[in-house]
Amino acid sequence: MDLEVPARRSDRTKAAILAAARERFAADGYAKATIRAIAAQAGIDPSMVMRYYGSKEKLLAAAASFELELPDLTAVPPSSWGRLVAHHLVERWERNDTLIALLRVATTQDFAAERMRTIFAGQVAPLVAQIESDPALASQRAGMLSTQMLGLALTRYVLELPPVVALTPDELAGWLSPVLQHYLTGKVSPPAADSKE
Amino acid sequence: MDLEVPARRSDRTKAAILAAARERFAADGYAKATIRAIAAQAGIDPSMVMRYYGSKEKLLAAAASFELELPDLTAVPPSSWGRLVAHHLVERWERNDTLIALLRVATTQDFAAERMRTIFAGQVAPLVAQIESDPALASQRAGMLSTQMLGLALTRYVLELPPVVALTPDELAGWLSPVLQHYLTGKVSPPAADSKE
DNA sequence: GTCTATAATTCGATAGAC
DNA sequence: GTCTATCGAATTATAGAC
Repeated sequence: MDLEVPARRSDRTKAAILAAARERFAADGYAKATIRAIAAQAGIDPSMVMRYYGSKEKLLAAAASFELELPDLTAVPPSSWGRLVAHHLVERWERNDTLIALLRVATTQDFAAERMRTIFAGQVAPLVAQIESDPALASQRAGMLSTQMLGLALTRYVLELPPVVALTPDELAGWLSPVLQHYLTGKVSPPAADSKE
Repeated sequence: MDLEVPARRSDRTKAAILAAARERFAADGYAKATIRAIAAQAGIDPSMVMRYYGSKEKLLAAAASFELELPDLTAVPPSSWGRLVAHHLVERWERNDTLIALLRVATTQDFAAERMRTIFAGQVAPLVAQIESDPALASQRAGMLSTQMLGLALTRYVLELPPVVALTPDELAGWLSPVLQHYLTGKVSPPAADSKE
């Protein structure tokens, strides 16, 4: 009947476009990553990008689908939660073009920032929900975890601050573990009950 | 002799341009914050921006000069260093258009990222140098401090993650104090001496 | 000092030949 | 499926009138 696999050629072209888009968005941000530049890197014609993805915004949406893939905390004792998440981040995020692309674009394009909010709400909140029953406190834990996780990605992979780039993965995990442990299980300090300042 | 104050009118115009530039860069990033939009917000003609600042890049350089103004740690006991820096950040950074503008632009423009690296190297490193004599360890402390400081600014003011935006300044300071204390004075954990994994 | 007009590019997107 | 040609819009920056 000849119902064979559809258009292997175009599938390869589409994959090449996606890979090139991730690299250009990650390196240049949204405005400077032109369709022409993405097509050139993929070795195809710019019109192919429009044909397969319709618009630049839809291309980004297809290229920047990102899963944090956070670990299961219920499998290990509470005392090692911070270290588990820290090692996971350092290993999973190291030079991840999809994350960097989404982060860079999210600082200037509202729809990408919205996607980032959705990703963190949908993936960090469930992680915390595994171990924190109080909803208000769970929200705070998830928020503070996000500040440290994204602060690491920003300074190490986007801004490339020299002291942050210089850290080895093991050193990073060593510094992060107690901090993430604090955000996951620590109690918030009382707001300094000084009467004057 | 009539050597009076020079051109008060143009000084006011220049200041209005700078304020408008900070707002537009902070809200839209570099590419979308056009000279036309900045001039419109300042209530003047776009050509005035070019006349006074020469180019868009020079305008950003003039608008995004930022001082972290970190506190003096030698004035208080070591046990309160974390809390001192945390409260300083929360108070000094809240809705600071200059910081947000520089952060947003730095993710896409190399010269702005370079300025960010210079600012943190020139202002965070001296803070740590007050209290840490080992240069290698001081660099690590400064790097980790930067990840948390900029991670807060990114998630609260740029990406506006709901759980981070919802935190009150006092709650923020409560969570951050022990973390900053750890980065300033804590010892790095040994790298989990498991032989396997 | 201020504004109009426009030069010189560059981009996303489209139409249509092959 | 692929590519050429180009449209229409937007931008920075400049030249020059008033």
